[in-house]
Amino acid sequence: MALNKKPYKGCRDFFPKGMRVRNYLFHHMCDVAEKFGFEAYDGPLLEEVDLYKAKSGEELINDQIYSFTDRGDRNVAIRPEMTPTVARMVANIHKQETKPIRWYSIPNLMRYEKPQRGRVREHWQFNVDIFGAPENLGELEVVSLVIQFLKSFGAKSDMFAILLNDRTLVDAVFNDILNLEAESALKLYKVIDKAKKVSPGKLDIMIREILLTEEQFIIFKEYLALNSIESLTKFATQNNIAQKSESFIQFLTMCQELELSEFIEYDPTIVRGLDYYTGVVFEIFDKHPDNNRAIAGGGAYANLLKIFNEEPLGGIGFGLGDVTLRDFLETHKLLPDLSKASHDVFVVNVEDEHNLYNMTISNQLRELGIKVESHLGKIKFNKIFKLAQSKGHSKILIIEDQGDGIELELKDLTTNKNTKIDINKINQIKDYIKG
RNA sequence: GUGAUCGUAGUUCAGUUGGUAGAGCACCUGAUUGUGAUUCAGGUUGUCGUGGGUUCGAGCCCCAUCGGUCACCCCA
Repeated sequence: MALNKKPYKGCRDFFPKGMRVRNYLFHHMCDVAEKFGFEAYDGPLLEEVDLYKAKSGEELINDQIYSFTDRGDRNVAIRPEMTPTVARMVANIHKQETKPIRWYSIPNLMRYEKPQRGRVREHWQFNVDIFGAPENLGELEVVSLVIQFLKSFGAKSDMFAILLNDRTLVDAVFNDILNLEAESALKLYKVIDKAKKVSPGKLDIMIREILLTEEQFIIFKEYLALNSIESLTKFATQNNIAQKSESFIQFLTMCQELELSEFIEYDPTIVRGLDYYTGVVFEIFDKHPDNNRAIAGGGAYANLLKIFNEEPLGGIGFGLGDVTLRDFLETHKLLPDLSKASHDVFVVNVEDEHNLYNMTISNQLRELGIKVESHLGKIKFNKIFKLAQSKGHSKILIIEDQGDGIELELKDLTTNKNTKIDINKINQIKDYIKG
């Protein structure tokens, strides 16, 4: 029986064309991370399921994780996210490490999802985390980094927005103002998440199912309508949670001072699904209607190291997916043309007797640091240009012999120049190629 | 998991009220052309997603199933 040629559902083969795009994205990731002084790390593809059970949240564990029992009866999972791994790694070494710890990685992650636009089962995620940074400064650094990152592709503030909120603030609203039981609070979290997605009438019904008094209802609606530092400050003062919102308001103010205002927005409906977030949370949205999905998301987690029985060490980080990033760049036309490979020169011969000479001269050119594609075997003259073009070569070195010895000719397809090359002076090719 | 939609050569697709499959591109061979994509001649490829059913006859109609895409959910 014939086997399936396609990759497993929701997974991708990276053919050279796709790989060029992936490498392009990865280079930008490494580049910006290193500009901010972050260091690369990586962890294992498999982790014990318990690592995620501790703090990642129900949906991820119950519906999305790829898990199995290994030969030693251990319950293991293919990593669905990177934060627990980095927390585990940091828990091992944080005591002897100077703070803040700035790390990044680009892991391949898997989740059992139903594939559709912007979502697959395996993706590569740019992960950036800081541990042990002073209050708000780590947050600012991470937000600055992601803005720089998107700007490095040419993205402008009309293309994306960073929507921010703070879980401390949400918890204060729930506990101090609304006096909710834990169970009701959990339900209201879900409602917050839906606030922008359902009709206002339906939203009101959902809220009233949880908030029984009219007073609670009005305050909660007031909360959902907040959209600026000013309105938030006023709301916090009026409801006696000024102290608990102080840090977040300060953070928003600092963003303004750093001139990040055009990219950021306070959004009371951002709460995020992962359980470990405790402070600032954010999601980056593409403003283009075709990409109705977050490009990146992240937040601050104060207590993740506790699950390893370690002293709390605050962390903040985000994940940014290669699929959503690519959709973003493509729809905003920010990707360069990567449809062709880039080599310096294409070396061809039109007679079989020069096959070996082609290899000899190609090797000599490589010694000079030139990227050479040597066509293996002779090629018909009238196919040379067509083939070179389809492969994306702009410079061709043609080997021929018209009866009085080998001749070399360098053809530049962009300038339309022909240059005879002395076979004893192939060094000069380097000058023609490298400019 | 729920819903919508699609499934025909390597690829993009066409295939009229059901009458046992076609085009462009790509690819291969040969001839011609000797310096920017020429031209000519010839050639290869399909269990029409799969399995049933209706019919004298199914790519087309019906049922099931699988797969892709999109939306819900959730988020990278």
